[in-house]
Amino acid sequence: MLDPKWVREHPDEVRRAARLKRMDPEAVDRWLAADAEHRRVLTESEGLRARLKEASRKLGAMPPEERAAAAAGLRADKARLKELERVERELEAEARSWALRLPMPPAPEVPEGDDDSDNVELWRRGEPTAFDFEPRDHVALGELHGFLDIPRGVELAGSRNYLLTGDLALLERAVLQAALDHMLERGFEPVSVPTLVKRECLEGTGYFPGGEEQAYAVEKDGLYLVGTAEVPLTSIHAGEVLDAEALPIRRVALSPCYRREAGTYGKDTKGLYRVHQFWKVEQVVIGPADEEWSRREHERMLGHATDFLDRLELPYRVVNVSSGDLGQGQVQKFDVECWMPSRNTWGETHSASRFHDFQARRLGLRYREDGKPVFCHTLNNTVIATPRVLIALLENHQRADGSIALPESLRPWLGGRELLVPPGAATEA
RNA sequence: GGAGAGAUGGCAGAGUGGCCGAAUGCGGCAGCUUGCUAAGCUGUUGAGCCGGGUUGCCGGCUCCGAGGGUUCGAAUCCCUCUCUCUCCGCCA
Repeated sequence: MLDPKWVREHPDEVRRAARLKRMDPEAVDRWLAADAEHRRVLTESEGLRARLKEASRKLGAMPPEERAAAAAGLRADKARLKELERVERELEAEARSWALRLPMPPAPEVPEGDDDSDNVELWRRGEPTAFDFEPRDHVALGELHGFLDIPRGVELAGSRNYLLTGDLALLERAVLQAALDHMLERGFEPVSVPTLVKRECLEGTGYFPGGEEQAYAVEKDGLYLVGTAEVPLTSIHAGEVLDAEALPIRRVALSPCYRREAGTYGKDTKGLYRVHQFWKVEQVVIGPADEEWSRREHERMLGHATDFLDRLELPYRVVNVSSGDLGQGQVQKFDVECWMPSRNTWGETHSASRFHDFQARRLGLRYREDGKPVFCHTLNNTVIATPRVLIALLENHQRADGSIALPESLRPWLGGRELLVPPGAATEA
């Protein structure tokens, strides 16, 4: 949500934001029209209501025998008020539905572009892994080790499902637990969140309207499975006015994530890259309405994620996401992409977003500043998501014989082993 | 799942048709006080929206879980829903 007063005064900037984000600028003018009409009717109905209230109050002071006649005289106005109220509510709902679609203007340093092909690399750590043998992809490695079973996953739950067994199941837990610990060291508060949430949470974080097709809905109960813990984590204080001293609030959650991946038929069908259910450790920060603070925090959160990738000894790069690839509410987004040998390119594993007060306005998330309630700023970033990162982990750390070298940071969860050796393979010296 | 009770301002808690946006206490803030010791006294203190003036201001409207209804008028009456608590049942 944008500040309605600001939009009224700067419609061109919002239209420009829509163009930059490759969205239809129609919402801007539809909102302006609905908003103006709504306020016109609101003023009219409030005036009428004020007159009726005043008349009613006087009526209460009258002798009882005069009341009936006086009351009768108010009925016509009352009927008119009811009609006005009905129209006013309709207009308000229409204005709101357009307001929910207004795009947050991108930060000045966001590169203009149509989609992810226009993202700009900012820096990288490591280079594409060089092999002196023919590397296997993660599916082949999984089969070789016998710890990845995609066919039976599909058998159980349809396409884009999988089973991790044995060491790979352990490796997944290791990565998640190490990521959580990594964030605890940085002072984040761990939270276990609901992943089945109300519509308000999805609307509040900006996924709805628009993202309905991407979410699994439990219609019977009016609930939705979240695609990220960002949704419940950011919504925790919805409707509250927080104390300024409580900010910033830095939280981390490990949760399962569910995505329908509608409209991606035929895309990334092989392996673990794009699946319906996965695990993610997500960091969310709620802070003061301070542009500069927000900017710095964004960089810090990016650093928490890349520091962890360093511990996993993976090559990756950070990209400045282009305007056309930004979500409606995002002011700026950095993606982290790990090198994935089988794709022969960098694959997105993290997404760090800065929202300004976009989510806070929708959620009613405020804090008190100089006695007045002010909307907070919110940010979020992945810490780690699996199984996608397992692709990078297996493929980049593989050896000629198919064994996988474990980064030191994960060994404690895998019995201290340095290497995952495929069954039957002769261990190298 | 069955039976009952409840949902009021940051918190606690009054209020059963007009004088209630709402007593009182606590908390917060400001000032005073400082011989009766983590004290006392006084004042002040909700949010949103619309309009006008434009730092502080004025006027109006809305909000007593949510939605609907009765009435000239509802925190107060009626209906639906949600949530919380107690008891029973069931259960990871």
